[in-house]
Amino acid sequence: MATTDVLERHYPGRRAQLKRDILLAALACFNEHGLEPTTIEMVRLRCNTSVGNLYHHFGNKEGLVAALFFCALEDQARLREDYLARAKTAREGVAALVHSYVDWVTQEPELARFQYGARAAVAQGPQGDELARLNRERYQAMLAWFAEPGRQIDEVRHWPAELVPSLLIGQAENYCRAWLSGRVQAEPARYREHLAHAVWSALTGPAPARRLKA
Amino acid sequence: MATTDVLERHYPGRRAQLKRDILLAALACFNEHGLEPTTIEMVRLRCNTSVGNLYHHFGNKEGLVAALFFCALEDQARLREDYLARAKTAREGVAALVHSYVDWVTQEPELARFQYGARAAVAQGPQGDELARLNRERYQAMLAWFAEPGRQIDEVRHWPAELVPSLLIGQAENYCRAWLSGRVQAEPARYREHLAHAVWSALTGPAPARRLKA
Amino acid sequence: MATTDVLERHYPGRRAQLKRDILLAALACFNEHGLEPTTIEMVRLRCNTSVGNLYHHFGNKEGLVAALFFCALEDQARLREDYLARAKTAREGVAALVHSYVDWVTQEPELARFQYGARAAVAQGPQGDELARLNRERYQAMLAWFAEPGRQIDEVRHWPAELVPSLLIGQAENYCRAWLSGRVQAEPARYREHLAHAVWSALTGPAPARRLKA
Amino acid sequence: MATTDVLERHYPGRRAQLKRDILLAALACFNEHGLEPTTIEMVRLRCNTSVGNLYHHFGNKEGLVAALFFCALEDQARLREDYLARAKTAREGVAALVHSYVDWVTQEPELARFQYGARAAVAQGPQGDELARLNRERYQAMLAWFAEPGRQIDEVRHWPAELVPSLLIGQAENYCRAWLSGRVQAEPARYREHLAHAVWSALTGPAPARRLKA
DNA sequence: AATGAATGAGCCTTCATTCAT
DNA sequence: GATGAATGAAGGCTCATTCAT
Repeated sequence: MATTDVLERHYPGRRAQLKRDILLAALACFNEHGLEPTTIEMVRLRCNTSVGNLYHHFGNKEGLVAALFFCALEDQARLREDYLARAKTAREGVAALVHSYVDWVTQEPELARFQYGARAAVAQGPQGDELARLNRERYQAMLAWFAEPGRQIDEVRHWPAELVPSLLIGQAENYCRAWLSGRVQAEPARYREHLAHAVWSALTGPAPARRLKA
Repeated sequence: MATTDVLERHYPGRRAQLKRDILLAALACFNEHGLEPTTIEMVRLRCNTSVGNLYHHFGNKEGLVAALFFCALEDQARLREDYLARAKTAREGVAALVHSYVDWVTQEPELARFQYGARAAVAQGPQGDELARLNRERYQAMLAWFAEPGRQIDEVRHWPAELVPSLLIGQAENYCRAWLSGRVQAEPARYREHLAHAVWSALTGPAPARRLKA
Repeated sequence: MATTDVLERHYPGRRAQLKRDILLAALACFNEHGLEPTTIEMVRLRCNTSVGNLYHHFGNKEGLVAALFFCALEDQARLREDYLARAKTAREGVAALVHSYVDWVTQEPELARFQYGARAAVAQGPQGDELARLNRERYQAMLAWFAEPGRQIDEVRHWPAELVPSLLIGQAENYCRAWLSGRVQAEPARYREHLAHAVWSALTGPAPARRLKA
Repeated sequence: MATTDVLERHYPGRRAQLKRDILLAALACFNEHGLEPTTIEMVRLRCNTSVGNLYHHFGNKEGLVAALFFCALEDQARLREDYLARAKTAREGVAALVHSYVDWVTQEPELARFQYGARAAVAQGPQGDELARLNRERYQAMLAWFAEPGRQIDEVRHWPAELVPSLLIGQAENYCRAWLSGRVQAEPARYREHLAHAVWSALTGPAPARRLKA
């Protein structure tokens, strides 16, 4: 399972093997039963360790959730930055965002599923501010990328700023959620071109007959 | 609060006042604390009734969730059907879908928030099949609407069938979620035209240079 | 057991029978094992009820301790007030204090033992302020009693105010503790006259050769 | 802090520095949180050592408590013996007992507070017999001191034997407890003369009108 | 219909203690 | 001697649900 690699990147070394085992077990439990219904006992059984050890390493159940969540968040960001680094024009930038999104979910369906389910919990928990900060910083970095000269951003029509992220990622996210919950069959990555194309059309389509206000 | 009206439509009459009070209290609790963390005791306190009464009317906690969920689902469907009934062309149909979605969420933010949080729980519970059936039926009805002659559906390019719902509603949904969680300020309805326009552009944009496979 | 009466005075009626049973069981456990080592399970077993019911009636373990403690405190105060109401002179007042103290401990050894052990816990818990207030009020009432005209309080020499309670009750308390822990055999009430006499001598004894400062 | 000296007297030398550090940390924890609520982890943190080390030196938590308790007991006895060695008459002997008690508590408030709280635990633990033996021996030694010829013990009226210790030390103890729990301000030593005088009056006061029985 | 006392399985968490390194 | 990861029994408490009144 590729999740192993993600965890090894965040908790490297032989000493951390147990930490990784615990996280892997927790991930499976959270996805199978849901966040709240998962008990420490379930996780413990799955990775053959003791309750005390689990608490020794992660403090409490919330700590386990947070550790997994930030692993996923980092990994997702890493792929996005990779893709964006290779893009040149605005269009390629948009495609990088869409492609990295669907590719990551396709590569890491377990982490992705967990992330959708855990976001609300983490946002309210003690790490909520940390999460908000990361999101803000990364969004700024993305805006900065598109603001660089020579990226032909002028092809894109003007949209209300707070609407833009939804236009960019909404369709891909919706399809990914549908895939993860089994409502559709094809892997998100299968439609990466369609989705990127649709977004570009949405962003650059002809001006509406009546000007849109706001 | 508009939610009162929605509930009155599903549980009409003076005899059902208590049922409506309970549902209103439950909705508030679920949204404030989450589904699992909400206890029967919290709901009971909020509507000043007894535990026994609560069970008398809704069977159990799951029953409370399901009752609220189907209320929301029905109301959302009602608005969509209203809007669709007034549309004539495919373009107007697409707009009807997008507009009804954002308008409903704007009108019923509490129900919408609840619906996002409860969907997974209901889908797995004993009413899961009922929910799947409703979704299927309504999706078929929508397809049938677009298949009617004279809708000029040929303006829309061909897309993989399982991708279409995501293209239609993904952006609106993403913005609605962002609004409900406070990440953006403007009401979804404010951007109803932008979103409908974006979707239409996405669906009808120029063919890609290289043909998209699948 | 006389403790039954004390509890019935504070939780009267047939409906409260269970409450009284629980408190009786808790008292026995706390005295046998100590406050901390006593588990809810021990109490539960001893009074044949369920954990839930225990929490239903007393909120938590601390609530159980507080309920017992204030029962004891009230009962002790009641006896003191009775005795004091019958006293006329200062000397009789002092005897009333000493006698009520040793008589109550002799009548209610279980409650007394518990009270010695639980005072610190209650004083720090959420009911600490309530306890401090009660103590203050009762001390003021006692001072007021001795300040009434015609009590011949002038027979008593002047002592530093904060020392007085210790002079009055210290010897009796020490003997009571010794009795409750089995270090002495005779019931405190057996020495009620000795103790009252000793205290009166202490308070009124001849002035020291060198004047005491402060 | 003077407690350092007490510990150095019982665990002398540079090799025992760690032992003393641990005991000092434990004392602080026990007094701040109570015996049971104090965890090994708290003590460990406070003296910057490892769990293993703590167990290496004291065996277990109970061992830590006992070590501290007997330190305190010894030190208190040492002072009492010093004072008694300098006394000549029965009156001076009584004063020596009272003075040594209040002076020690005033010098070592932390150890005294701990001693009050830990006595019950030690008495029940495996060192309970040892404690009972020490108490008995010291009580006999004290009686022997007063039985020495030329001490004019005949000034003291006859009291029931088991009442005597309470008469001697009760008032001082009560004041010391009040001071340690913050209910009074002045240091016990401040009232050493008052307390000794009161005890002497109590012991030697005029015979009661009606003879006291028993 | 309405009430709320009673139930008890099960959860999260703590913590004294052990032991391999 | 020193370290701290690992253990697991046990505790306080919650909460959905039932049922006699």
